[in-house]
Amino acid sequence: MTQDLKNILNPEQFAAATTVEGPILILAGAGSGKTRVLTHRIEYLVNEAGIDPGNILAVTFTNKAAGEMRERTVQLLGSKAGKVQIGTFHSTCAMVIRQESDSIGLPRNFSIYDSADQLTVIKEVMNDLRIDTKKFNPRLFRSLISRSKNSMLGPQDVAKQEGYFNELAAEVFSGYNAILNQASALDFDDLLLKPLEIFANHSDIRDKYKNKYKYILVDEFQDTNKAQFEFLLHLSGESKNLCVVGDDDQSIYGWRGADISNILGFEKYFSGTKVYKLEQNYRSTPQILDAAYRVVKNNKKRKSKRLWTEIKQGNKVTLLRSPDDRGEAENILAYMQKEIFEEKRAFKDFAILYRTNAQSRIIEDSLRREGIAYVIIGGVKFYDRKEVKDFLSYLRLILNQNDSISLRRVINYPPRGIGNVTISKIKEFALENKLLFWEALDRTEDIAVGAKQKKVLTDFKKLINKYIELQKELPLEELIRVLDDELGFRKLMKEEGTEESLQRVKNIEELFNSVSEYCEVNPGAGLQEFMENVSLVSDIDNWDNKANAVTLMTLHSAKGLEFPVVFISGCVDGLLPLIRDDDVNKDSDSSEEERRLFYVGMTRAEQRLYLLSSSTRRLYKEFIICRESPFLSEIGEENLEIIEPSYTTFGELRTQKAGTSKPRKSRKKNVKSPFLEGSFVSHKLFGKGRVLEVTPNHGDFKIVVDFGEKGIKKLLAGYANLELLS
DNA sequence: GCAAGCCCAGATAGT
DNA sequence: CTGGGCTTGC
Repeated sequence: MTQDLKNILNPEQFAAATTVEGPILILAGAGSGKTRVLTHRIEYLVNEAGIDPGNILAVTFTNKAAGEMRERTVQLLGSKAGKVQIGTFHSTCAMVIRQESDSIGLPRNFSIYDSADQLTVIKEVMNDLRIDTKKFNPRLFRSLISRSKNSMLGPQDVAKQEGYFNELAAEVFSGYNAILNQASALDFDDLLLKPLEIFANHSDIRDKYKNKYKYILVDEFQDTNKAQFEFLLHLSGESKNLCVVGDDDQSIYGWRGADISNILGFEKYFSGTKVYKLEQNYRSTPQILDAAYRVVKNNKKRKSKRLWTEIKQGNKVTLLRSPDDRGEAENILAYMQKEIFEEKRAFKDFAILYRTNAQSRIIEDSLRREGIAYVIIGGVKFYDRKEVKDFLSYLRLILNQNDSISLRRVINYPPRGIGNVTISKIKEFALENKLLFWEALDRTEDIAVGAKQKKVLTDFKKLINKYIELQKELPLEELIRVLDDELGFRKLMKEEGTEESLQRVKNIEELFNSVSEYCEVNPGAGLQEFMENVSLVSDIDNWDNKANAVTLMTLHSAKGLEFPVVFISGCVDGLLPLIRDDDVNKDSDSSEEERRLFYVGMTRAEQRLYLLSSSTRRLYKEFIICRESPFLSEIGEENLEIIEPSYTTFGELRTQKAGTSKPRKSRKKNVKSPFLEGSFVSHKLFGKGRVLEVTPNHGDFKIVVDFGEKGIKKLLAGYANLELLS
């Protein structure tokens, strides 16, 4: 096997995969085959070093990465792979909590609160504390709480900080914790913290896990935060058999508390660390690698390294300039069609990346108009849709009656005549008598609510109690159907009959499908496991990369993925790097992170990379003038081809759109160019010029024009509005 | 208590 | 332009 591995892996990869003991740092650049190293390392540990697969823990950041690792491990190890624990930090921690919750007095059926739930809780705390939600944006508190938790700081630490805001924040923070505590709920950050609490207070439990996971592998180590690092420290124990893989150039989660010093200081922290650098890239052309390197090398805080490739051929990176963001979308379409036509590419070969989800809309419009299949990742998540959340809140309540947030969400949905007044009365009563909201529902006789409300509340409680019992007997799939029938969820929506409500019915049905699917894959799993899965699974995990569709996603989501052709839209100052007027961290650290983000995007491309910039964009309702992203000028000229806007003003663009806003199924084909080499043309912006070159460009023509003093420009004839002079 | 309608603020990234 | 929060009139 060792010989086989030597053939499969390059020398550095081989060394990294076959070093068994001690701390190991693998600095794996983009496209350097790190997943391959990790999976072959697992194979080597089991098949060569004789390590029990049950003693191996592999941690990733996304379920998708975990799934891929699982798949490849199964290929290499067969049935033995099942014993290897592979999961995300969050799912691994959730597993530990579920198994050990008793030790910290947390019920096993705890709820997991997402960021919307967090906001609900924070608003409630702010109301209780009489803090005006208009003066202080609840989101500010949310991000402060999250950042604090990721750095293992509590309300008392925040209170120590100077300033009125921190004073308030500390109060909100502790009120927030109290509500979650009472609700037996954990937020995402708690999932990472609770195991630390368990380990710190119960060394026997810690030793149990430490002895189980003797060999630990960590993917995307550059994105770990303090809590995650502590988790690894607890488990790796004295043997320090901790193998981490990462790339400081791809650290893009600083805002989530990721601490880049975890990777930069790893060697210092663990003496005797063996370091392996993987610098051979198996993904991209030399031009793409060169362009990406010229950008990222401007960062001060990075380990020196440079990717290289054996690939020889390739094209320059192309910068497509447009007058506005719609022009960017048009350019994407035009060049996509060119790639399909000239390079025989399929839709699934393309990815369109952007900095913020809001940028997707305008691109989607263009794709839809042309009938191009696309999938969009991120944005509003399936499980975040209102109707889906309403339904899931019932399930959460059936599971955990302490969960007052879910309880209040459904107590009047479908409408039963329970309004804010009634809810406030119950809440007050519960507070006075030190009861849970749920317990207070039994005492309607003692609460000053109307007779009708009393009956409704009693009935509601009976209903939930019935399902608490049913849950024990009925399989999950049946339970939700019975619940839907009784509540009349779908029935009500169907009766509404609007297109919107029919879509909601579809979403509910989609939820049923996902329950069925989950039950099939995880036989014997209960409601708690399903809900945990719902909380921790994201859109990208379900992304089907085999479907023939263009993929749209943020630069963040794209990490770890690769595509033959990549478009990065919105390469303008303000988006890349992203600047917000209230930006508190306008420091160099955050601008270096933006550069890394751009670098991550560039290195997703295998063969072709298109960068798009525009001189104006729409924000809300106004147009803003943009300058090009400063990162573009870092690329240099050698490996960058610049194509100028082919039309110049909004006016022209609008006129053009007006005539073609209908679906253009029949695209212009085999048209002869009116422009020939040597003919003279006039352009609105560049003036008079001479045509140097004409090349067909999927139903259009790319022409190169010498505009004398204005330079040589590449234009698309169909959009350029050129006037033929001779 | 509730639905309709108005007003205003607002959006970084995601487990 | 959208969606949450608040007022208003039933």
